[in-house]
Amino acid sequence: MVRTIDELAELSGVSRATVSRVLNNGSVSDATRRRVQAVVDRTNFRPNPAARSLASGRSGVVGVVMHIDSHLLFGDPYFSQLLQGMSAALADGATGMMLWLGNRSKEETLDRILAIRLLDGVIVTAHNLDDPLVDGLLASRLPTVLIGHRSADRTASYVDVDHVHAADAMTTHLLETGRRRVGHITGMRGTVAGEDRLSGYRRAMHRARLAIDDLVVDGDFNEASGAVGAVVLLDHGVDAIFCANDATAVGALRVIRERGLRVPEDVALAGFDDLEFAAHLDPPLTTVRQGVREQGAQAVSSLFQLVRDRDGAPSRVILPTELVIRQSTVGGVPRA
Amino acid sequence: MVRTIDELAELSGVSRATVSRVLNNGSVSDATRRRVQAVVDRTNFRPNPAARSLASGRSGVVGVVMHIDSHLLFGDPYFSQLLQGMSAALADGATGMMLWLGNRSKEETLDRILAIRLLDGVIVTAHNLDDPLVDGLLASRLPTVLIGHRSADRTASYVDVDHVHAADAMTTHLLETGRRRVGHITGMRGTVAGEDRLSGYRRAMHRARLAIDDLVVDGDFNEASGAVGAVVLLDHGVDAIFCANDATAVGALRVIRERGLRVPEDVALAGFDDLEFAAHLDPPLTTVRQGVREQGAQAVSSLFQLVRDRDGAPSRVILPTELVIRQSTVGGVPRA
DNA sequence: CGGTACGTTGGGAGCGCTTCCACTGCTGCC
DNA sequence: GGCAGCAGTGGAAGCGCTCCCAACGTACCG
Repeated sequence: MVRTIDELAELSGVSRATVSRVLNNGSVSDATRRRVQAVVDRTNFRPNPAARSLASGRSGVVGVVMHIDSHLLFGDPYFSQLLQGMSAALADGATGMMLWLGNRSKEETLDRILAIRLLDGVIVTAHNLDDPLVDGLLASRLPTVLIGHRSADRTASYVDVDHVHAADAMTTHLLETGRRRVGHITGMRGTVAGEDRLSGYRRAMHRARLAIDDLVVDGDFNEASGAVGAVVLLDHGVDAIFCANDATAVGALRVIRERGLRVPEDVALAGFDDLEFAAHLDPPLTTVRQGVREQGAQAVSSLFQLVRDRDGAPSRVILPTELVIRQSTVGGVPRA
Repeated sequence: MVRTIDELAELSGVSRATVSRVLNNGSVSDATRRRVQAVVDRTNFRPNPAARSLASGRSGVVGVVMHIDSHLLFGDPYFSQLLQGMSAALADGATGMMLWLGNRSKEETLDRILAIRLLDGVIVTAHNLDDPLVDGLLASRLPTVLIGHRSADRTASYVDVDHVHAADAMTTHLLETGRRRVGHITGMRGTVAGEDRLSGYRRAMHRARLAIDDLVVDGDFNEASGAVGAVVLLDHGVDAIFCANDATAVGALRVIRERGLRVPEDVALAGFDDLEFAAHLDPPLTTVRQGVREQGAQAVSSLFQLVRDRDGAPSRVILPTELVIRQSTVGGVPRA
């Protein structure tokens, strides 16, 4: 078995440097390239990544940080999908993925990531508005891409959807169906997604000159908080509930049902995410579709670019969202 | 910033070799060790993993393979929990985790894992009875620990629970509550867990001299298959349904309800996994508890041992399970 | 025809670490 | 007191690769 580039060089009658060029798309004549490549293929040779990394300073491994509460990781398909999107894109780029879940404090995770000195870059998701992990990463020279951005980060690269706009659009949709007392069960406060969706809701309500004093309840992206929030909002006499995500909407739906109210006749209900089950609820849930897998893939490709050109402009990508209108908001009046 | 062991050696007035010994717990006098360690701490020095790996042949990174259908990864908290257990244990061991999800064929994944030549070892979960990925890994010299074992692997290291025994115990429990027509909705056929749980069920039924001809329906570990399976089994007049996991039981429960039947009065229902929601179903679900996080942690520690002593005996660990009896099987007769 | 330019190649110096081997100075024994 | 033995240490040789630099050959120009 051929284990080193030197043996390979000998087998193909060229120098080690030339083999390295073939392996790294350096400038080599076609004839030489073919000859060497043939030997590479025949022997199924793979260069030693440690040696490569030592010599080049690049490792072919990126870090993915999902520093989230285990309940969210367990319960929210969003993260699984994101992981899959990233995993697939990284595999395409022949790049490894080291995963950090939130086993430790953010400070400690940061410390370990910087300490390992093995990563070409990092993708961070599910961070808070105020997040020492993100701050530390951005302060370091390590190429970093955020999924979900904080408006304060003027120089960070990120992939995001326009939560504010999407939430505004959803709220506006509810208002257009004639609702006036539109309640909102927020996502986890402090998170980018949670705060931005709340902002979008606020903006739409404000534009419609509607007060929201007793219409906002804090949730935290899960079903239980949807149930709790719905109890409060129903007591406040809402005619629509916009939940910060689909999981929350499921909890809210249960409570609405238990009260003997009809959706959407008595209360319209909307979510955010368009998870698979949303279309199969009874009634099917109006929600916002965001391409979660695409977000993951885009983050990877942004990171690749950043690694290639560390001093290039930060890449800021806003992926589109789509209002998916189903019977939970317009059941009585199905659209053409 | 101190970036190399040479600078460190100079700072502490010893040779590079001695610093390396301190870093790797080699034989060094106490006085020297303290002196060097003080400098290491003060400068917050971390050795370059690539160089270390190149020189030593070890990387401090292990692979985790979860080659499963995306629906399972999305839907089944089992995998999230397992991942968390492994992630935490690896972090404790200052070891990185490279994750492979099932983006490619098993053959291709295998090829990549072996090609990367960077891993100290691999943990594989969710494999089938007949699995080229596992076969290839075992055939290679790469230390490998399986989560869930195949009886054919005489030399493999694994962590598992005794599915057969647990399923037998559950079935026996159902029989002891007076049920006679106990149906089983299997897990995904071909998987270790699916087949073994079926075997346990069979064994218990056989011991009780009960026929199972029309009592077994194939499922695949998800809610939908539980619903489909329950329809069939109810038509066959079962008085109990043992589902291969909790997710399946949720689907079955829905169908039982829709038919206007009561649990457990008309049909007893049991699951497997004891996921968090199991206790909060109505009625609370009788199930088998297996420490998923513990399985992950144990797999990591077995792998560490295997890496340390490649030629040691394979480590085979069977973790205990626990029958968790709730109202879905003994609702009428709550135990003392 | 000499000279320059360019594309291609080989030589060789590292990258930062581990580890073998040899050396030192000490202890302990006869 | 001399010598074996040993713990502690330093020197140096790699680990397998990348990449700078110099050398080479050929083509093209004046």
